[in-house]
Amino acid sequence: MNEAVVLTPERILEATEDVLRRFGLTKATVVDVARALDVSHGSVYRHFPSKASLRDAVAKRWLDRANEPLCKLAAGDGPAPERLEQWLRTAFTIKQKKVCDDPEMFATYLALAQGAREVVEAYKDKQVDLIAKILSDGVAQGVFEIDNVKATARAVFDATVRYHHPAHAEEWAKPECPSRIDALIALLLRGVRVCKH
Amino acid sequence: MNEAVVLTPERILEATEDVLRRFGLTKATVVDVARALDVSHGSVYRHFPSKASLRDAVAKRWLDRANEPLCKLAAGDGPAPERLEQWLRTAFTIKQKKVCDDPEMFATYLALAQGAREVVEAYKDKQVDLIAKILSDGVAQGVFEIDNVKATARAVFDATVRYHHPAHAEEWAKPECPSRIDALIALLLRGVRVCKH
DNA sequence: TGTCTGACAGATATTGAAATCTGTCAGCGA
DNA sequence: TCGCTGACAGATTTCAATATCTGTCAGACA
Repeated sequence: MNEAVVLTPERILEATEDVLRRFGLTKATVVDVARALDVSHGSVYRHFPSKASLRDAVAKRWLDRANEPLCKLAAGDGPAPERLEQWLRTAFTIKQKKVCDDPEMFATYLALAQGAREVVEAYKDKQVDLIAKILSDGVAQGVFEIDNVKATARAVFDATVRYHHPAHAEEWAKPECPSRIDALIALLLRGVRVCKH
Repeated sequence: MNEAVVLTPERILEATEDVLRRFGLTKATVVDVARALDVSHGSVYRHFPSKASLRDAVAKRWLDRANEPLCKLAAGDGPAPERLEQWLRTAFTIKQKKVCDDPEMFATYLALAQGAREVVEAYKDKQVDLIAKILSDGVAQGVFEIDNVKATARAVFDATVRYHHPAHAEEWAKPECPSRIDALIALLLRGVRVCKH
């Protein structure tokens, strides 16, 4: 093999995603991943101590990729209410798009995430931090009135669970969904805004 | 058999709940139910056209029983904000208690409900109606300011999904749960209240 | 006449033997 | 020396034969 491309965790993750896409979570084996990379499966264990850790790493990659646009939005500096609304709508849209575009792959990643509890927990905490960022910006701008920013960010996250938690994914395609999202966002915005007279 | 107790749907439902409690959903069969009632399984089909319809009926009974206290609360006539808070807390407590008291039975009913989509849909609509009742009471009392009561009731229901939808049941026992519920309820109440100065 | 029974056909679930997979490691080759 | 291989043991999954269940119905029984 002259093209002696070194076997890196990155390449293994790439190959694992491929294998998952082709075979699905239940059928994908470490042997398959090794075969895709043209190495023995023992080599894979040189970089990941177990199949579970490999799966966790794939889950993390996936979640991080999905989170990117939301980080950008939170880091922005427009008026907070618009930004919060935009952030929530983007969060919903990202998930919804994933489900619609490739339901099978989404199911795969969902099952994957179920096993990667710690990774998911960290991801959720990050989401809450992003919301908190926007909320505190709003307080600084004098448009939000919030006792406890951190707790309220968590409450906003909890309140929107229905539209970003995959357990509710099958409801996202329903026709009444958009108007329900509108009502929910309006309610939450009213809950954080300063009283205007 | 001198004690010729007639075979009624009610008795069959009773026996079915017993069988479910003893064997669990996966093991419970129509034959088991018939045996518990000391009749042939053919007789059961005289009252329920299929095993699925029998399961649906059990699910409906269960949901209706769970809903009773909430109906009473919604029908009350105290100040709406307190009543809304009480209603939400009761809704959470009922579910939480079921999970803690008998997780196995809860899992059984959960699986049961997954198959009884129509029944569950009707149950949810009823919940939203109860919330709407309290909200419109609040508007009448001049303490709530709401554009669209029905849509807002739906939004309140959606926002609290995390604490009444069984998909999130495993999170209900966490120690940070109560304070997160407090924050969520506070946020929602602020979202419907009239501005006070 | 109307309810219940019990045998039946097709569908579904169980089981255990065989195949495959995971994770380890001694040793090969560069 | 260091990364990789490939054979291995124990765990897990598959598969097909077997058993059980669902839903029907002709006829018993009251």
